[in-house]
Amino acid sequence: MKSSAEIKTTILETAGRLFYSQGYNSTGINQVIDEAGIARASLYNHFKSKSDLLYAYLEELDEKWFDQLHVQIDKIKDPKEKIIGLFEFRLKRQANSQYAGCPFIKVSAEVPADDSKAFELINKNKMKFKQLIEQLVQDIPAHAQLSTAELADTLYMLIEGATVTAAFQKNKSMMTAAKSIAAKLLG
Amino acid sequence: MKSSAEIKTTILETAGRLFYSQGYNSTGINQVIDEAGIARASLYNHFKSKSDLLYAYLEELDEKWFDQLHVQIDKIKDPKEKIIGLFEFRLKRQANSQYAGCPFIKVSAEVPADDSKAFELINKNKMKFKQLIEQLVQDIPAHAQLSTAELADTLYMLIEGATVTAAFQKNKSMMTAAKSIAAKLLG
DNA sequence: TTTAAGATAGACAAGTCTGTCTATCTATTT
DNA sequence: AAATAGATAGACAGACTTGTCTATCTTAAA
Repeated sequence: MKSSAEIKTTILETAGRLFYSQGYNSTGINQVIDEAGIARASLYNHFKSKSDLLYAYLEELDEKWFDQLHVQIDKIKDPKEKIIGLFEFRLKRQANSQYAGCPFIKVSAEVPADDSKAFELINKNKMKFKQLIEQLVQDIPAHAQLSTAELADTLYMLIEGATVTAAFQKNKSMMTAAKSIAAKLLG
Repeated sequence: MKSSAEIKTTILETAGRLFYSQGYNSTGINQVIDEAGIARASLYNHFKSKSDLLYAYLEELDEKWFDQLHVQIDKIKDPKEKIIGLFEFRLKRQANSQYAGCPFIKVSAEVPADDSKAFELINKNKMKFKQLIEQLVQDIPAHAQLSTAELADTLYMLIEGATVTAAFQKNKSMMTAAKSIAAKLLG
């Protein structure tokens, strides 16, 4: 028998993998139980509903996501290169997932309009990412046409726009275009 | 009794409204039948499966979408203002749908990864939109940092990035920011 | 006027969904 | 050693899913 903590981890890993690759609505509790190899009651002991499992997934993903991002960019010193590293991080994630798209955006498109908790968690992740961009842009010298805040907004939207596009084009072309545009905007 | 053509129109209207507001996976054939007020066999007479109904919805939406866009921007003469009109078109659509997001992106996030037909239809719509931007940018005089193609890409990603963000923020702030950035980039 | 297409209502199959419940077993804590 | 927490398997309810089928009715064309 596995321990309580191990079970919770296994459930979250399995559910996260399935939610991302198949979609939240297309993934049934039964499949999570089967693939996690745990008992039905164990899942409902740790999570009171499927929605609760979704929220836990989003929270856990937020942590993991930034952890992995920092592993990639913390070693970079040059501020401009650090920002370019954000694009490379997304490029890497896309290739690894075979262009499954951003997991947060996917959930955003799937949950009903009144699931404010889901939208809050998604917004929290995205605004944290935007704030990181804003911080990094502070260290960049004056820009021709755009204010610092506008440059940060532009970089954020380049990344998000390229990510959704990659999700249906199933290739990296838009993100590499975004990256080279960013390099030019950063001067 | 309604005519065959009327029925098909009613089905598409009803399915489209429900697919967009509730999501494709969360909308059952039974609900479409009930709300359209038609017989079950009539639906399966016009569309051989739920997937087929989705494809017809995407094709019809593509037409309607560009029709509405052209109603808004064809009267504008100034090339820069025409491009700003694209942002205003999206702003209007978002407000009208209470920030339900882009219907194409929503489907892109919901369908299984092997539904290449859906991804093709979505890509067709988005690339047509991007090509329109590219045409409009041709008429804009030289830009400081970016090439014509890069400016078009940037505008496209600003709009798409702002749209997905609006879908979870449920407000227009990101799209208005994108619009004023676009105005600056256009000089 | 006969024929044929396509509308109608509704039963049905075979499966899925979420969440609850019982009953039993095991491991840890008191 | 007894008690408790939490694991297990699996039945179950009740609703929902897509797609097919029968049987009847209405309209339009031949």
